Amino acid sequence: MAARQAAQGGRQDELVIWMRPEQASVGRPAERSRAEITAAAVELADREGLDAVSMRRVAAALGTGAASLYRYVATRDDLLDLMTDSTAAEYELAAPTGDWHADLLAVAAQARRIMLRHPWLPALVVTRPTLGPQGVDLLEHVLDALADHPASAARKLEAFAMLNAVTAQFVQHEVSTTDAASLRQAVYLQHVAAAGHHPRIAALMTSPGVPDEAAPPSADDHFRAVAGRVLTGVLS
Amino acid sequence: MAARQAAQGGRQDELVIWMRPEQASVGRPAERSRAEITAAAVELADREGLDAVSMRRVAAALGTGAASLYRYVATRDDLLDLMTDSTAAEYELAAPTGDWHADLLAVAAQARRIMLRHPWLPALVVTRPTLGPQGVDLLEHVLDALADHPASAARKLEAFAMLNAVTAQFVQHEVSTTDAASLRQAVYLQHVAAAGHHPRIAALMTSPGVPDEAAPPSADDHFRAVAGRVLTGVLS
DNA sequence: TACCTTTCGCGTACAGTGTTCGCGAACGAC
DNA sequence: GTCGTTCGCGAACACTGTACGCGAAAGGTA
Repeated sequence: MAARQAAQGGRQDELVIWMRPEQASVGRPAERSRAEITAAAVELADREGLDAVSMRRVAAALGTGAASLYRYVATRDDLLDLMTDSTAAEYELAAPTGDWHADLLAVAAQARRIMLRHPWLPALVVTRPTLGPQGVDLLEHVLDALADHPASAARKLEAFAMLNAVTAQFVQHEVSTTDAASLRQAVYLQHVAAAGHHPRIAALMTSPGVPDEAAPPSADDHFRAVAGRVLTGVLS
Repeated sequence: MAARQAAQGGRQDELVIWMRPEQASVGRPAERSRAEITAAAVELADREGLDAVSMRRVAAALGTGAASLYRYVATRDDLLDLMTDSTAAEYELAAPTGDWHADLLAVAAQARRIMLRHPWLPALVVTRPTLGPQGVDLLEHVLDALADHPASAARKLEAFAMLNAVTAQFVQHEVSTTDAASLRQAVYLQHVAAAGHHPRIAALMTSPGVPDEAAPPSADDHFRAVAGRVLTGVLS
């Protein structure tokens, strides 16, 4: 009973958060849960953006102190991972139909909707792709839909990753077309076009907005078209 | 001469940084330049990662104080935009050959190399896609290579964006396969596979690493294959 | 009931961050 | 030399993520 670890009980920091027990079975019971904290963080991010998700503000939203959160989460990045995975629970996964292309397109369409609900998601998905319990369920579903597809396992994983990347990029572009930074960017492009060099870009600016047809497609249709093309490209 | 703006001389913050004059023509001449500051920031990011790029540390690398940087840059985000655009100067753009597919693939291959040189680039490209003077040159080159392609202008822009997104994601995955977070993730996936549910994922883990052939392709060949597939997908 | 053990809540503190203010110094033009 | 203007930058402010350590609270056991 002499050589003991510190009070924290030998916390295994080198394990992903979903492998660390949520709380101990002995001692004083916890007043909160990871799910509760995650929900508060998600709501805060939905309302005020990812930068607003600071430990202090999340704690305040729960009516507690910042240091308390560290009983549930080792670091802020852990909390971000929890947020990402929690959104994967919003998928409604029906059984595969046998048409893998349609099934994956349905998944992608849901991904887009979820990302539109949580505009902070694309940045997280792209910069720290993490698979938690819910994300793993999603991946299993995708692999299930691709069960009869002749591609290699690596190729299927690649398709999953690329579809995610493309969806995230698409949504980010879709969401940011009206914010201040994008307007500044547009002004600059006009400036470049007017300067005379870059004739191709100049031609771009004078052409109509989305001139595929007389009637521009809805954003949903447009996304389905893009995702479908990427899909057929990656999965021969 | 009564109603005048503040001392800063009516700085137009609502303009993108490349439209703001670098320095005034009257008064004391500046001791540094945006290019110098950007180079220091890039070098710092290459060496210690994007989080190390703080105003204080960049200033210290230049032997000056943090507040001085604000004479050249309105905000840290401006500096990040400058860094992004500065990497676009590393492309070596040859004249289009007439084979648009090969030309775009060459651009993508260079993009990958540049991102490998600057591991912080993918995150920036994806989360704050910005076109500065160098980025505009690159876009012009891409549009030039696609001049004879029958797709609409919007479709070509989309191809450019998707190629960038896919390249960034690919490089990020390529770079992060050995870092601590990825190892944790792998351990968790093993855990999930061992738990019994998720049989498809379990099958994934037991299959060989990249089993397309007996000899796994080089990373460069692999990337060319992926980018090529996405390209043919997006540009019919 | 009285301990004893273990965990929980969280005030406080520390090192760092982006950014603003305002002043002295330095320069070009006249 | 003097004026107008800009530059460099120390100091300060409002934050941030996180570590420490203490008091309180809840079992389990005697």
